Amino acid sequence: MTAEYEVFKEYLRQKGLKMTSPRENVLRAFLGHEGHLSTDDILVASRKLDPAIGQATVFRTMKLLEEAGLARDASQDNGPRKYEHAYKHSHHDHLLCIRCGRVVEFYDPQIEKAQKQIFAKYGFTETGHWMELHGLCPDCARQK
Amino acid sequence: MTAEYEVFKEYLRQKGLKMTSPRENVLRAFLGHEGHLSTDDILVASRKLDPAIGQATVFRTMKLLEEAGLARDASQDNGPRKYEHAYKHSHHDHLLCIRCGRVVEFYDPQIEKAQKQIFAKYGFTETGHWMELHGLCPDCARQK
DNA sequence: GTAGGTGCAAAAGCTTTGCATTTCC
DNA sequence: GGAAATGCAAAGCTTTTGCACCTAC
Repeated sequence: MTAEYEVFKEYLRQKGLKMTSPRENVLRAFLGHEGHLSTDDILVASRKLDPAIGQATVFRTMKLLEEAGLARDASQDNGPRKYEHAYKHSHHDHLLCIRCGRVVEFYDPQIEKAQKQIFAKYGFTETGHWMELHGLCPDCARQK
Repeated sequence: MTAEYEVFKEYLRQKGLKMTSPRENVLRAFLGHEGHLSTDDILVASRKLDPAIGQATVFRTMKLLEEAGLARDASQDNGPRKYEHAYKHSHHDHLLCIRCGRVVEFYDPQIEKAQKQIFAKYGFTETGHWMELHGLCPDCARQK
């Protein structure tokens, strides 16, 4: 079984919750795909493992996975919520092409450092951050 | 009349659209309040100027104001959409307390510069960016 | 006069919730 | 055995859309 499964199980145990078959299938479906997955993508993938899974279970389970540190909210704009893997995936930010939707993930130590300084400056305790850069990718800029 | 009114009118003219009384009232209602306004906040404020205004008009007008560069989407998480002033309000980012909801606006030239370097590194043409830092403000951290 | 705008109400999406039934510990 | 979880369907919210009537240019 995967390390993620163990992490999830332990998280549930600590909370007095149960590891169930639907939860396991949603986790496996989520882990089986990289990138930004909508809740519907996850529902479809989960049903390949168990056709009886309901969408409410996907919503409820993804919320738990987020709390357990296995998933991270990757929603953009006001469309459907999206999740990405969070376990042992180093933190990164996103560069998004507004025309073709292409997403580049990057990590910039300089920016991370500057963000920490902002937290310190205003006396805030950091819990997380979200940065998204929007632009045209080289291909789309060329077509213009 | 305000400079924003002129900007909006000019934007509409260029697009072959009309300046109307409801649009003017939504603009005035929006300009009359600082901070992050939900579409419902704007509806309520607009109705103080003209009780007959419908919410569809607020949605439609705010979309126009955004395109005209007068409003900027300031939505957080997946809740209702929020807008903030954009005209001659220099760009800034947000530091948000996850407990009390307090919002601090800041501007960090170092981060802005680093972001431009990211765009250049991946060959993207910049169109905008969104950064939000989440944490506990000093008051909430003390209460723990 | 006419293209465009408005308010209303209905529809459309996404997410949450109530509940009878089932499942895990 | 009993608390917790599930699937379904209904409800909730926010946002969009269709349409008959109105208005700015």
